[in-house]
Amino acid sequence: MPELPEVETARRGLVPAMEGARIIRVEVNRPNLRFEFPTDFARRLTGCVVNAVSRRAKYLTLYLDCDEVLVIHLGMSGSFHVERAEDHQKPDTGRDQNRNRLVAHDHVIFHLAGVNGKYRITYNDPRRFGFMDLIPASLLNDHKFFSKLGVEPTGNTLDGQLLGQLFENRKAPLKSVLLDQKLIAGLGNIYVCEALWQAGLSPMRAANSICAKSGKATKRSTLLAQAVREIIARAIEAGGSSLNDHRQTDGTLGYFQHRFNVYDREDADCNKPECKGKIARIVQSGRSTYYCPTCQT
DNA sequence: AAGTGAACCTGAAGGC
DNA sequence: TGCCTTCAGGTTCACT
Repeated sequence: MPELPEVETARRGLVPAMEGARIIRVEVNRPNLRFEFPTDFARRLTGCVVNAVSRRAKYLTLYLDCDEVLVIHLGMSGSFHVERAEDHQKPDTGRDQNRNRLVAHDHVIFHLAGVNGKYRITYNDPRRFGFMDLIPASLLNDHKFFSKLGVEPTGNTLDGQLLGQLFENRKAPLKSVLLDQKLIAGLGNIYVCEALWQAGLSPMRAANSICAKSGKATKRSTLLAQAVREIIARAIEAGGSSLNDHRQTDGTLGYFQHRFNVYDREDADCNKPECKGKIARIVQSGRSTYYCPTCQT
């Protein structure tokens, strides 16, 4: 589920329930996710006010008034469900009555109270590749999770010149290099495939083949940087993708998947006007790549 | 150093 | 119906 746009969508769903609210109680239903929960996790959170719900790459960073930051990664299958505490005391009105009781893989439940009312926020994660940690705010940027992260693909920072510089010494295929969080932080398998399609670049092409020796932007590096920024921006605007089970925090589905041009479209016709190609699937570094062999060169 | 593949874990989907 | 295999949005570790 979660690449950067899905994490950003989750963040936006958490803001109204969490920002400025106090954590009243935390239920932790197992000793670990991908990693063990930090020592006294629930106790350290209880009583804290959430000052800000932020995001860096695919990490959610919840700044608490105790000067610690609750860091959350959604892994492959993590998601949040937000509901007003009042709602689940009245089963008749609940849109999702199953949530009134514990369902499988509801690993952490946060209870908060703020000016907007009381909320129950459930973290569900079947595969348990996600994790949570508490890190002092002053140490956050130097922490191993964050110190090596590359540039955000949002905003205008990522342009053709920067992309060219990042890829200068990389001979690996564009597909794998775009997934390297140390260079660009937040891209995942879906949006890399989509961006390469939009830029008309083959996923097998060596990353440094789109660079100029001068270090300046090339036509290809500019196209790719633009494509990455646009795909991410559009996906955020659409509320993320919904493969199988991704839901926004209010339970509705994101709809960016209706706009996939290559991902999960093996054998389908290429959507590029005047291209007669069919989408192919190959495996690169153990992951599926979807692309059009006809128009991506 | 850079690059690749396996591992972590569960569930869904497809083949027989 | 059930059993088996394959695959999935991410990251890290071990190896060449």
